[in-house]
Amino acid sequence: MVSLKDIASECGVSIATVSKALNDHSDIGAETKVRIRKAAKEMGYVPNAAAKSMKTNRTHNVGVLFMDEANSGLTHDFFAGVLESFKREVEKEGYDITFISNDRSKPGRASYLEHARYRRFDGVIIANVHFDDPEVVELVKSNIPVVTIDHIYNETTTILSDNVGGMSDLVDFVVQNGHTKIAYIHGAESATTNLRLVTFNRKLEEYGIEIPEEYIKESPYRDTHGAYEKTLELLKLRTRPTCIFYPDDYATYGGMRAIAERGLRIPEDISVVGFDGIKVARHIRPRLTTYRQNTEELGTLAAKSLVALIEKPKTTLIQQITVKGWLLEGDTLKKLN
Amino acid sequence: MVSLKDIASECGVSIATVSKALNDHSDIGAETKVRIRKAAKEMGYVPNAAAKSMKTNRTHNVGVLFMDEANSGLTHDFFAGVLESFKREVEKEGYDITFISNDRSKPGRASYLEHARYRRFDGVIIANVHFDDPEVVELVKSNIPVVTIDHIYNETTTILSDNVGGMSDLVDFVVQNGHTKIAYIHGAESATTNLRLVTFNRKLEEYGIEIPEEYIKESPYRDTHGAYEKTLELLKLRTRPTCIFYPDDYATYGGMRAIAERGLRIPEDISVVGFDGIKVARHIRPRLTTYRQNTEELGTLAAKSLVALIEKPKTTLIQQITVKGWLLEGDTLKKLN
DNA sequence: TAAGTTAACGAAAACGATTAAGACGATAAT
DNA sequence: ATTATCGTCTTAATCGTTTTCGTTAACTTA
Repeated sequence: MVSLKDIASECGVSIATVSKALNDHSDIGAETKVRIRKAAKEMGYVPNAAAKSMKTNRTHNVGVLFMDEANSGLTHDFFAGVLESFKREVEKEGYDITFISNDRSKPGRASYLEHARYRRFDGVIIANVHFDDPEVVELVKSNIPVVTIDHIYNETTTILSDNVGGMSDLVDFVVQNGHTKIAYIHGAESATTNLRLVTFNRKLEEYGIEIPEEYIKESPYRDTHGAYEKTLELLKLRTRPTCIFYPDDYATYGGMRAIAERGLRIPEDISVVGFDGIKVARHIRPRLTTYRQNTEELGTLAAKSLVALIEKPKTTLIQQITVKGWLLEGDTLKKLN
Repeated sequence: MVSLKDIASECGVSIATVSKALNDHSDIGAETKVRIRKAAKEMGYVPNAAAKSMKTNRTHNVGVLFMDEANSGLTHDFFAGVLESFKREVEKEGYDITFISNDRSKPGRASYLEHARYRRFDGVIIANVHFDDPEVVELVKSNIPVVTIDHIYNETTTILSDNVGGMSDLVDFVVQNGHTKIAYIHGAESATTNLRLVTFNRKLEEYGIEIPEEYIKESPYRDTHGAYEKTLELLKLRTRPTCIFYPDDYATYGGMRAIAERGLRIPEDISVVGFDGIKVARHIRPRLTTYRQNTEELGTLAAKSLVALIEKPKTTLIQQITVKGWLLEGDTLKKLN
């Protein structure tokens, strides 16, 4: 690999001159600059990120920490959407992204923070992890700039999907369509789940609609089988709900299968409502009635926030930003009134 | 950040001794080792990957190059599946992965190869790109160890999904169910497309089944709208096909919409066949009849091959490995006989 | 006792870059 | 004529490691 030294001896100047010529410093003569740059190009010079980072203390590399309970990794629709737009935005700003490995199995492995320090990431984005995992907390509390997705810590910038608004819109829509017997199969305990569940309860209370205990069930996110099972339980009740909310679109399909197997039609006999707005759901009939989370905006804002935290920490606020999504009116909700 | 130097002065030994102690060299006294290691742990020492890589010429970081025509990025099911298992496997071997940015817009941007050299990747995995893009070719022809997914170059290790076997199995299955009027909406020109298309034609020729010109159409991968349009064209033909093959599962849903809008039922009036085996398709009714590509195995093998190429180039063969998938019998194919 | 071994550690160079400080002519100001 | 100013370029230190040779003292061996 050709280095500054090679170019220097080729051009008969010092290494410093080459460095400054390539970085367009002002104290190098104009024609010397073009001579050096020409030589650099011809010799196929590519700077060495490692060497550069040692001097500058900046790697232009950010770490990505992600892991969901189902371990679906990159095949997780919501996260893949966020990460894709995040990636595009940071790349525009000249950063690369590297995953912080989340293989917790090995005994002597590095912690998340150690891994981040080892690679000297300029910043880190965290999503979908167990946010109260001590290792995650350790990372968040470190001096590395951090942006989290969908979870609020005290001293960390967070980009939040509008779970409250989303659930609120869904409930409004469903109630306005005349439903009162509404069940909710919610995801496992997490900040996001709580926001949605509390909002669900609050809204219905505001509407003066009483939801019986047995209409509220829990099933993990993205678990079609769990949703299937819970749906069967709901269908067995003496007073069947007219509409079922699910943790996410993926799980909804599990529920829909249970409904179909019971010989019921959607939405004629029972309505279903998802959450996420996964792409494929737009193309499948019946189209899901769901709340589309704005993954593009979430990722883009996370990227912009993180870069700001890295590059101008003095003038950048730690803040919580909420990103609105939108209600998708599909074909799975029946109008009862 | 605490460095070897800090530990050295803390322990009253030289930097060299600390380095060797931590790397378990044999010429350091046993109790000196424990003393140094204890101090390192207490002081929160984390090695600096950049400094290490400068001396060793190894970064333990591999590059990922990926881009599909639709620019779906990480939300591309097939690629996300491959990458997820690839990531897991290389992490086991102590490597991290970093994306080679594919933003082709900027004028002064680095080429793929320049980016890879800049980061000094130990190896690179390439998938879903335009394989005849000069920049991709340049990267492949460099001295960096490369593994490609689903595309054969002369001197490069490749992991191939069994497109031939998959298409072959699908045709067998469809023909054995009594279909003879079979249409194929194939994806855009690519090595993968050619393999499938040639196999489609060859198999039907072997069966002595004549496929009229107008049964073969082209529509991009993962393009539901294109598939929708082409399907409408097929449905307008005087002799309608009894079964339509699609480029992939995603596109299939676009076609299914066209069919439904024409008032036709699947599979009673017309059968459809996908390709990919995306996860969600297992949970949606009707279940797609499709060929499930083994993305887990593809990613794992790609990782193992790449690590072997990096770590023991002398004893590792350049080879093409084909990974079998399996036929998923869904509910979208009608038995005609 | 003299010479050879061995175990344990250190000095220093090197990887490839950045940058503060200095050097050296040439020109402008006093 | 002397000093100041300026434009260009070099010297040298430094970032945090690894690794090749020494070096030193203790211990064997003849």
